[in-house]
Amino acid sequence: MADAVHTVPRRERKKREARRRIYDAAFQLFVEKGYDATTVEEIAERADVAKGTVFNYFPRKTSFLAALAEHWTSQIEDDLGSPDSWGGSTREKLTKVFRFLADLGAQNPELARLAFFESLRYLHAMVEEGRAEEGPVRNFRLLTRTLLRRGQEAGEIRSDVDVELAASLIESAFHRTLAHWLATGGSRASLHREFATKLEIVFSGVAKPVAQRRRTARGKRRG
Amino acid sequence: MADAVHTVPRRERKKREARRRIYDAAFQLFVEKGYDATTVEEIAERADVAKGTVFNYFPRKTSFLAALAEHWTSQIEDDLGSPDSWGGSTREKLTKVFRFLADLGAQNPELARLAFFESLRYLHAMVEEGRAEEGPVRNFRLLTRTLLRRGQEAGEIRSDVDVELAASLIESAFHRTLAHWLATGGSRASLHREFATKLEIVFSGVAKPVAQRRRTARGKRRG
DNA sequence: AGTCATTTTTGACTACAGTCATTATTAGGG
DNA sequence: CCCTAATAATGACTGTAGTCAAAAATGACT
Repeated sequence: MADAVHTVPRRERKKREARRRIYDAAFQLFVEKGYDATTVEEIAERADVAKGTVFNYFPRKTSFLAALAEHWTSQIEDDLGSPDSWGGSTREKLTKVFRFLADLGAQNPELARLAFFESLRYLHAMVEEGRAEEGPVRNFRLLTRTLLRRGQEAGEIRSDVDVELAASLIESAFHRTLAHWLATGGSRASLHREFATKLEIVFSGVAKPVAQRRRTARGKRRG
Repeated sequence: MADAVHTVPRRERKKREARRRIYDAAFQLFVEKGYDATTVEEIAERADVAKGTVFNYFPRKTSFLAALAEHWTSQIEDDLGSPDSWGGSTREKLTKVFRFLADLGAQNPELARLAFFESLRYLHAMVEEGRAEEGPVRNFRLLTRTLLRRGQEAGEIRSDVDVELAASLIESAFHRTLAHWLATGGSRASLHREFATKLEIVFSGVAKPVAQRRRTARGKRRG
């Protein structure tokens, strides 16, 4: 066969297949009986490999959650395309990203909750081994940062704001909103509304403009 | 002895002492050899109780971290007194709280990192058993919310902002800033600066005011 | 002091994540 | 086809968090 050259070599192929089988088995079980109640041996069993093999592919049980978070963030680009092609204001673009991820999470709250807490913990684990700032969290912040930078270039956003920090702020708001929603339950609409409100704050600030302050402090001027 | 009546009964006293001994033993060891490297048996050993007893007081190993976070947040009121007596603008008050907690955390970064991640996970764990929103996170947000409400009353903050959500936003910014700093290291000054900048964004917003937008879009006016 | 119900302590035991020395598979060169 | 080195799979084994039935301590009451 001519395409044997083009094809990924068998070893590589088998590895990918095995990884896939293990990943699928794991999430089937997580959905069926929950993350904690699922043992690594069961995962191995269903994927038809030995326990040790599971650990060859996913060195910790939590690696499954990290993989899920990674998968989700990679979906943003795959499904939504390049941000440049989206159109709309910066705020609308940020909302779009949020909704996309939020809806992914809402599909399986338990896993989403775990994956989100895990992606946070991730930051922490990464540090321990010296390679901070890897993984899904970074990808997401990169996107946020890019959107803000574009907004600055378009003159929608003050040029003196530190894009890095603004991105971090928005990202943490996103995270917290989703975490809170996943924890307490509620309608999807309320989730969207909550994030929209926070975004409104980030854009407009909570401080009363000076003109209005005078009005409040001294009484109305000019109506 | 007359004060036997006033005194806490022996059983209660012994319980508190035991809890204290265990708590102290645990943190001595955490500081000496790190959280993960410390086993519950060692804690029991040093506190001179059996392993089971440790679990009577701290049902999970992570409960120690939750207790630490709780201890820290309770210190805010103890050391700083009632917020009403502080003086200064709302922004200054928020900065004060942040610095206080940040400095506590900076004293032992490893524990702080763990405790913060734990206090997040806390929210999650609480949900599982039906009693969401307990613990240190709630206390902290309560304080933030109170400060913002006062700011609204004083006319420093727009009356149309949702205090609950603004508090959540600030709190998540606080958390993330500290987590990031604990993870990457850096000077205390950089930590303070980073949070100050985020607070500035929350107060003033990132959006370019309409007046300035015109200036940018059409060329400078007056200079 | 003696009885007894209640609370607390205890450590043997279980369950499970994660390790690692051993065994099996694969690819490539002769 | 055989030999060898590199790579991957395996499952017995280890360490530790967390459980729980039994034992000990406590204090209220007689």
